[in-house]
Amino acid sequence: MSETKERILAAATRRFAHSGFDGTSLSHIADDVGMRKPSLLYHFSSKESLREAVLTQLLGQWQTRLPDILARAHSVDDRFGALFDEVHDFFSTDPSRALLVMREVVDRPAETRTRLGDAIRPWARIIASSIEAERAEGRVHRSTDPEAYVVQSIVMMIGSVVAADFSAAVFGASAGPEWSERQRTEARRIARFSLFHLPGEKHPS
Amino acid sequence: MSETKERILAAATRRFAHSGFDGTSLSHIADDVGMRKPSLLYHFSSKESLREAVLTQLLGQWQTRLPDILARAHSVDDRFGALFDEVHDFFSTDPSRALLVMREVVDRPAETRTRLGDAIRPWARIIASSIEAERAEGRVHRSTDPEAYVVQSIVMMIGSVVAADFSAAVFGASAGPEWSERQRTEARRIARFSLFHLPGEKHPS
DNA sequence: CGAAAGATCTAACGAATGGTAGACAAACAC
DNA sequence: GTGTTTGTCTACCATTCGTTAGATCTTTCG
Repeated sequence: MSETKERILAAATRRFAHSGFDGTSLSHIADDVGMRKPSLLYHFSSKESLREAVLTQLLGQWQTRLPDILARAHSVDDRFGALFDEVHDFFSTDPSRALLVMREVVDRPAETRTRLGDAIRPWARIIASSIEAERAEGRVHRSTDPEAYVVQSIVMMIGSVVAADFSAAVFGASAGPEWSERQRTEARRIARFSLFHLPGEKHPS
Repeated sequence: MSETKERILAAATRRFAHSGFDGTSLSHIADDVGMRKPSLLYHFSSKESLREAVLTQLLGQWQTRLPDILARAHSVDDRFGALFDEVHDFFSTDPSRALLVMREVVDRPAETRTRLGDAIRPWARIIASSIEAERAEGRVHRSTDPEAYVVQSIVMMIGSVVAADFSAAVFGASAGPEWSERQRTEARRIARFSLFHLPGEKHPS
């Protein structure tokens, strides 16, 4: 892909994530890149094809990164922690990704269901059946619904990115990175405690 | 408020939630109500004032319903369950509410932070300090961050509504109400298990 | 050099948008 | 009955949007 196309794609991603597809005009994107509207349409034949390209790139990053993550960790506990942190990092290092996913889900439910569904299904199944195995062996709470749990974890990871600033407004005075970290830590804790039996966590004396 | 204004407000709420503010034109709303654009602008002076009215009505419903919910339950465990179910019901019985909140948060972060923040702060503080008290007495996990937990719970309740159809696409064949219920139950379980010490939940034999 | 291909530009088009002006009708007030 | 308020309408305006046409500049390549 030419460097110009990449810069257009980056600008479009930022704009779509920040202002939404309908709230972004091609002129805005063109301005960001430093060119005029028709020049942009030389590289992407239509606004809709730009959306397609943005989404394809996002899912592509996802698809190439996840096998690495799943392969890296080995022990059950480490795999859980590593998985959570890496997925969370994927969204938090570039919040545009989280915003884009959220927007696509609410803006075009039907198309996104199949598109995102296909991208996530393979490894979502792996994780869910892995949890199911742990559940059968008693290391995971009996009442866990592994599939629903996986989906809910995704919701938390994406949501916590968006909710960080918001929680600062509700509880804190300043909005610094402190809250982002607190929100991430708590999400991680919730995901862990609600899944595993944790014999070490007893009543404090 | 006149019946006509209410019908306009209802149509606008549905449209804004479903297609977004930028993706909705005044003509669409007018068509839904069965009138022409200028007639609509007779009741609401501008599109922006319509957004305001929609948001005000949503927060108003919230504000009148929550005191009831908080007052209804008494025991700690019942209060938790009742609170979760009622808040979840608030969003799931009319998914437009969940979508609207999500959209406002991502579309206008700055304005929404203060607006939603002010609406939620009072009872969010109450619940957080209530959790903090339970934590001090050892009925809640030591490592819990009550404030972050409250925010994360809101994320889960809103997110699970939107994610129900989506989880059906990932795991299931059909998209019926079954998944909506599974997602809700699991969200409730996650919220509960990650918060309380649950002595009854031990390894199955 | 000179032709071809690649990339950007200006100009404009048709459609849609939010909003306004003003006519018109029904209900109400006195 | 007459004037006023309330509500809806048609017609229109200015602007913005996505997109196209075609001229112009740049780079590649023989």
